[in-house]
Amino acid sequence: MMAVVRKLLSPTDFRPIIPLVVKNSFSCTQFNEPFRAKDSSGLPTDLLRSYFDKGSIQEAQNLFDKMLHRDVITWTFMITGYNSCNHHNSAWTMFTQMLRHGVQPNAFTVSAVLKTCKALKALSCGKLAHGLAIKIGTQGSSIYVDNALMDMYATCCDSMGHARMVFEDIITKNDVSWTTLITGYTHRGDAYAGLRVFRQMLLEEGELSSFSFSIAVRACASIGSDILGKQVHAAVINHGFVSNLPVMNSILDMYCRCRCASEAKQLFCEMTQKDTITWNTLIAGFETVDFKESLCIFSRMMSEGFSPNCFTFTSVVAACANLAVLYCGLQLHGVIVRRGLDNNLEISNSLIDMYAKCGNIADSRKLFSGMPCTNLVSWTSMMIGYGAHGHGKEAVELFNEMVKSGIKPDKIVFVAVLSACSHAGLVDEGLRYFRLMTNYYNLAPDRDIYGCVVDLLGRAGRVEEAYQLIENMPFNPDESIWVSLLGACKAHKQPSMAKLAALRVLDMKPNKVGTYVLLSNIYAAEGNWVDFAGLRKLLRGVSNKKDAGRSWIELKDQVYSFVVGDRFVSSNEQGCEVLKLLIVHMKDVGYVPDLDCIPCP
DNA sequence: TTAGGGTTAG
Repeated sequence: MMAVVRKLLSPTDFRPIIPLVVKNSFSCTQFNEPFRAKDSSGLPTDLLRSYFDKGSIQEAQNLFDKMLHRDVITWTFMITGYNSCNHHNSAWTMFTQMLRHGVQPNAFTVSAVLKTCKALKALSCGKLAHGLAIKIGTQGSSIYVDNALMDMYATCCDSMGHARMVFEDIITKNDVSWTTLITGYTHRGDAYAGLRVFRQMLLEEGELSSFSFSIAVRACASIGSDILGKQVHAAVINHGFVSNLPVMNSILDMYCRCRCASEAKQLFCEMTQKDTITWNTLIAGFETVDFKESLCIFSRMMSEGFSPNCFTFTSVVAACANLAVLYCGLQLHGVIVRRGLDNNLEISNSLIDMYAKCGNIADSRKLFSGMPCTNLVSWTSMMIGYGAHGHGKEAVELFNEMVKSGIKPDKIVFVAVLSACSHAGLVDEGLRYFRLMTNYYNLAPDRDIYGCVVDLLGRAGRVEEAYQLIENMPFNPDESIWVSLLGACKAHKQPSMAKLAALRVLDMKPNKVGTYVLLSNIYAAEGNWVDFAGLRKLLRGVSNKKDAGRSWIELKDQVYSFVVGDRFVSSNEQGCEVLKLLIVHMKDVGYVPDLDCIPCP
């Protein structure tokens, strides 16, 4: 049999796929004598496990190196241990060494090494392990191997075909088999297929577990379907899983992602058991719909004695960014530093965004420059900050620096750099990046990218080019693209194109008051009083009035929000003074009010 | 000695 295995797994099979890291130079301070591990039920394997549990990988390797007799259990322990510490390259190395030492793997080994392949997303290695499983007769006889195989194929393949085939061949499926298949579909973005499998599982009275309910709820959340989510929630209640905290946390998350705020709050109040994840889920959920509420929940979390973690801080810092409350953000930054979380990558990224959105771009840059390590999100956040502050040149420089540092750009970073170019009038630079994206990085521009380029051309007055781009783009333009063109036509006084864009906007959003006003002004300017009157008549019938533009000022620990003619201005002395200063400053720098969109009395 | 699930950033 071993000859067959060796033939199947020749050394050349391993060489190019995964780098082999052989550790053979460890010093062993704890043990002076080599260990004899003829049977592996005793001390050495227990010690191996405890070392890996503690994360003392080197000690585990030292101990293993000292063992004179290593059997399949010992080798498998090492593979499993390396997997548990996320040292998957080392786990694979152990596996190859094991085969070279002539040790025959068993079902435990195969399922462990399949987990390694899954983590490394190494399909070729996984196929080798599959071949081995067939040769030694573990596929079809070990449910652990079958399930691990399915999981490996679901993770590493472009489609679910192989995973599905393994699943269909399993005669007695258990709860893990079902969950693995549902997870496979859901994690690759095919939540409906995952839910179909979940339904099939219920119909066939498959073994139920909290895992399968959690992933089914996740599938509903990923497609934003609270209708399906409520059905799964009902099934959770019917099958008695309401006392399972991970399941309830996932239901809470589903309601938040489906924007069912009242259902989320009700469930949260009804939950008798809560952990940090429960609070974090609610805080992150409200962070996208009600920033202020998100901060209030955070405050409650603290007062009820729960300790916030990096997930919590990332969400509340984002809430401060969206509220533009610098004072609050600064306080949080202080807490983050005091708790020693200031080197956390995700928190740092959210702080960069917060400082930029609160108007303090210098502190964003200071924080970014001081980060011990950065990722694509860090660079993108900084570029978006620069773009929003009108520093297009800095954003472009940062993009080039990022590429030099070896980070590969994605679509979002191109949105950031194109938007920065657009606001800074760097048209040719922006177009160069548009070409770079498609020609060099092979990234297909999506609707957002086209929107940026339309904006880039339009702001620079190249309205006809912008229109041609809209006409030739491979998507149906949405309302925002026509609004962008309309803004450009208005700024560069292109009435005929503006008329076309305005009519397109009204086709899609018939209640946009601003568009009616703008279009009627164009008619007035060309003396077309018939259409002007008709439009004004239509405007009176538009029920959905435009929301008044809202501004806010942060004074001490309070945020004052106000609209035109609001009583805030006259009732708040300090606020009034700030506004007076602002008006003087605006006039000093030459601001002339644009009254084009003010309706005639 | 083995397999599957829940919360973060642009």
